[in-house]
Amino acid sequence: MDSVAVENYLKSIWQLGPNDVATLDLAQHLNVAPASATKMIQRLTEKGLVNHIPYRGASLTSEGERRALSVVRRHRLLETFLAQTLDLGSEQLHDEAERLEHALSNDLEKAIADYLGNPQRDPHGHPIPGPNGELPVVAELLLSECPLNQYVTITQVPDRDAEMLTWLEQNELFPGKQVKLVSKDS
Amino acid sequence: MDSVAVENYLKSIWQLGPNDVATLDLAQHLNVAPASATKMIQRLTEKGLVNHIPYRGASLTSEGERRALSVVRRHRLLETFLAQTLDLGSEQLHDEAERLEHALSNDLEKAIADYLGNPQRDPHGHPIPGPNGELPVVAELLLSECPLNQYVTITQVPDRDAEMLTWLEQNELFPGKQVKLVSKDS
DNA sequence: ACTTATTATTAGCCTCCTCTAAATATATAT
DNA sequence: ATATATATTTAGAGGAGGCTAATAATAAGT
Repeated sequence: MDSVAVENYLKSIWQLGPNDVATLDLAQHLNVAPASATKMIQRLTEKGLVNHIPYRGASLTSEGERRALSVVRRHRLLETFLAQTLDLGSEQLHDEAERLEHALSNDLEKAIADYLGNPQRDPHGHPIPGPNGELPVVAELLLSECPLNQYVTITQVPDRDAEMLTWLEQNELFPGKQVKLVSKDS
Repeated sequence: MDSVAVENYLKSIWQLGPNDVATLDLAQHLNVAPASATKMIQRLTEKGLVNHIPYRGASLTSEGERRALSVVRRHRLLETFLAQTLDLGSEQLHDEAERLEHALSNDLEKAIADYLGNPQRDPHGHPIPGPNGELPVVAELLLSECPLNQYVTITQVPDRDAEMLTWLEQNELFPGKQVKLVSKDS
């Protein structure tokens, strides 16, 4: 089984991908020194989980992606499970899942998924990868790419920016909500 | 925060205590080489969590016990929580809690405890230490110390022996159950 | 094109936790 | 009481993952 560190690197590369991920970006994302990221990238390349072109960047191999998606699946299942049972804020939900995801066995993952009725999306609207890494490919647009004056359904919101999240919540911008964009600014 | 390894050593010393714990017993309990246990005992002594008399054995300091009980609390809360929400066997319950206990934040611990109504005992009948390590001291007897032909209430069952546990379950020997001992053998 | 700034990598070191093999204490048996 | 067996510790090494400082490669600016 992958170590906590390996799982976190794989997940970060997935999140920052699918293009080649710069060492510096990865290091900042994980709060480690760039040299540490370089070393781990080399270990992951050695293991066949990452493709690395020195001085260019790193990307996941298909096996690397499979394992990254397994972490993402556990994370999102946990968020959904905790949201359903306990009464926690979005931010805390995310933090707890971040820790617990690495300690979830296959069996418990399955038990939780079954309990939840094998959901397709977590409370943020993010798709939950299947047990073998299947991700539903649906037509989704960034808000900035949306046409004006047309109703669209929110499917996901960012879950890393606590401030933004609070703002969205206060303004009732949830996944599933239909909205019409009337104008844009930055 | 203590590492997973440190938490496991503290918990094992607590489980094998309160008398001085032999290095070999500790090593076997944790599935490590005796030399590894010796070294960790020295590290823990250094940190002030363990009292160690070389060639005699190790025991927890009061701070060491506090931390061990914190792990035990998380473990038993998790078992209770998982038992209440998911449908898992006793054995699996134990294994999952064993992994997750190290990844439980103070906040989530509190949220789970509140959700459960701050229970005093886990599904095995084991007492759950309070947030500051308080353990209810009640008069409890080992089965082998019980008087014959008198009704007693089962408060706990061992949770490490899967085979025994299955047998107890099949014979409806649960915590809370009243039984009368009619004879003893080994 | 040449200098400067930015990114990546290497080199070298550290801590934590593990191991095996060797040495030392303690306990047991005759 | 001495020999043997068992438990414990020390010595020495290794892997994983982190760091800083120094070097090398790429990108940017004039």
